[in-house]
Amino acid sequence: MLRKELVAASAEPLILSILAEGESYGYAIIQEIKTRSQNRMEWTDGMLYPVLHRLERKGQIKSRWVEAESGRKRKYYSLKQPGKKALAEHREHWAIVHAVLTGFGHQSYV
Amino acid sequence: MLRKELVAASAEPLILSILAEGESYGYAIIQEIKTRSQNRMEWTDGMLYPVLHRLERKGQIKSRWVEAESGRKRKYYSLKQPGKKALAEHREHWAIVHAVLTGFGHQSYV
DNA sequence: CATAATGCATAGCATTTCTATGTATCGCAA
DNA sequence: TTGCGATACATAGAAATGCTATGCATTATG
Repeated sequence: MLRKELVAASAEPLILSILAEGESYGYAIIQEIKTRSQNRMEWTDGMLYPVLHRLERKGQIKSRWVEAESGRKRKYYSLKQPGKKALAEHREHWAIVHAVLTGFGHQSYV
Repeated sequence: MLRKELVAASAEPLILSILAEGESYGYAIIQEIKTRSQNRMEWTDGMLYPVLHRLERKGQIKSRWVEAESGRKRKYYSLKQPGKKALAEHREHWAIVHAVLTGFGHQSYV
């Protein structure tokens, strides 16, 4: 399993990148993270929801309640424009750090 | 400048990767980070030393005092075997997150 | 001789993380 | 029909962490 500092640091960009592919809801996002990381990241719901709420408070994502055919209610989240921008910025920053860590810092990162 | 969660999460691997190229001391490490990141990461000494101490406490690096020709005393740090191992692990984990964030999680990360 | 740069160290405040807990519905098997 | 596991959202507050602010000391420079 991944180091927890990494999990924390990647939380927001990861959620944004999932929502960039279409709206989704809490439970499904947790499973998507597990799938994408090939079981190397495992989030609890208690870790996810606060991040979702924070992102919404910051205006990067928005939510709406949807009743599934099953009758169960789900809160679907989707990206807002500032969220797309934030995601792009996150990816750029990660690329820089990744380059510094792996490339020995002697090439251009652009 | 980079987001601070990222700076924090990359602290240990970054220091280890610098020391992997040879022993160094606090002040020089701070400058090396600045250089490598092309001024996009700027560490204060107050951020660095605690990390250095922590890494030493964990047995990943070791230190020795050296008197420079100038007469100034410097504490040189170098990698120990567990530190090399930790660095390799860090790099692996970063690669995974990087892949999940950029590659949409549909390819192999190995 | 004053200031900037070099050099190390740490207390403790501020912030953040995330565990533990609560609530509720649905599907299924015993 | 009842009990359990999976689904689904939410939050308080303990625990851990980051890093600013501060302290001290030496050397180079103007």
